[in-house]
Amino acid sequence: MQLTDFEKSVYNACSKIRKGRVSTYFEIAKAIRNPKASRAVGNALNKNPFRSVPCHRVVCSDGKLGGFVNGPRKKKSLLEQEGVAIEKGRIADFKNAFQPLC
DNA sequence: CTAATGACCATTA
DNA sequence: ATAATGGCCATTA
Repeated sequence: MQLTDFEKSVYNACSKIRKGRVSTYFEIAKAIRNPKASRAVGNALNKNPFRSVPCHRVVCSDGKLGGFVNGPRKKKSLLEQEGVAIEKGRIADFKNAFQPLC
């Protein structure tokens, strides 16, 4: 698995997201001390070698689901399954479900 | 080494 | 409100 420190940090931060909560790429980027690397965060999650990492709980800062919605189309189902309400392709209670990663 | 890609974000029209 | 533009980062070809 040859992962870089950046990726490890991304997965680590992503696994901190509790069930029924969502976070954003930007927040993860902030958590790993690279606030401008939100794009790289997305790339890291795209590789996502760990199934235990809840990458589906990560959404756009706008509250939309973001990528990988049209492909597997499971993201919405997964989030709803975990208790996150989705409304018209975006998080219903985004600020309520949003979990800052400190 | 340079160039291109991508699950993004913020600003501007 | 949506659409387009610029910028930023890490990985891959």
